[in-house]
Amino acid sequence: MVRAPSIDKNGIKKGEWSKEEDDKLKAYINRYGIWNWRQLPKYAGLSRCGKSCRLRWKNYLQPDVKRGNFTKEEEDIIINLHNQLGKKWSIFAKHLPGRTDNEIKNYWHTHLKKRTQGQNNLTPPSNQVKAESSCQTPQILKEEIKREPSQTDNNHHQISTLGLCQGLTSPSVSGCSTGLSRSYYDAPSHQESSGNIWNQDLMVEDYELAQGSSCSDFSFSYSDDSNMSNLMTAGDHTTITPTYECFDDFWSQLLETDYMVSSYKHQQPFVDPVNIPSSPIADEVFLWSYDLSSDESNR
DNA sequence: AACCACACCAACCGCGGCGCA
DNA sequence: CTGCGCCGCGGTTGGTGTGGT
Repeated sequence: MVRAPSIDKNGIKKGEWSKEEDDKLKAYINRYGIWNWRQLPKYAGLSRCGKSCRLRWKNYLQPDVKRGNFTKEEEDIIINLHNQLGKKWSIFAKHLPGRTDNEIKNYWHTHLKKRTQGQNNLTPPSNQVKAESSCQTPQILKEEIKREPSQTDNNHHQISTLGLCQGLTSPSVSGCSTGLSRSYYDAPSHQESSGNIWNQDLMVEDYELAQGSSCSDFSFSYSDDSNMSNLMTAGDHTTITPTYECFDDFWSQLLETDYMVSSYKHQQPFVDPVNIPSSPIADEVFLWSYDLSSDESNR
């Protein structure tokens, strides 16, 4: 029920995601977090655009995505919010834990639209009509937007990848979700963070979370060997070999901080090498969407 | 069994907003 | 102020499933 896989002129794959691609994406995000959607597929060994990866993760692979039929309560919430806000699917999703905006949108178009259309013909929701006709933002929407999940909104439960990463020490600040893309520069300091993932062994769970295939039958090859080779020579203390034929070779090795640093060096002018910290930068790069309440409960 | 029309939904696309230099 | 890069949102597409004839 999905688009057939195809490859565009730039070599970017489109269409249906294979299980292997899912595994790679999940394993990569589990290990490194989301630091830049555009760069991520390259380092995860995926021939996909960042947008596609983001969408796949958000709508399908994210651990707390709820599948299955909508409950009556969920339907009511959607209908009520739609009456109040119009087509603000992303806001709806915040009110329906585990549901994605895309899923809600699809459900609306396939199930609820007709149902509510019949009702609306009788009694159109006054505030929606007003908002749509005047192109003004309803007050409730303004308030909703005001409370948008700013990265410092400690009460907002961000979608958390923390659960994937049992061995890690929690960051000391509230979570960043979408802001991760600019994390290298914007990264808050995590002085209290003691875990340095770049020097940790890959946990078995990291791979198991990617589900299914064992390491032995997982074929992993880096997407851009030349790029990788340059990357290898850019770092001062890189210990990684330039080719990766097996999942184990890439994901399970000890990761040296310099690997990431050198990757940044390679990504000029993404980062000014002069400003690259000599100490491990894992904490800055490895920002998680983070649910403070779960953190509190863990303390 | 074969065909058709519609339903469903994952994925794509374009645009706007935001942050940074 | 402006341009650029990136992300998220909402609209749309297109392939598959399913039920009816």
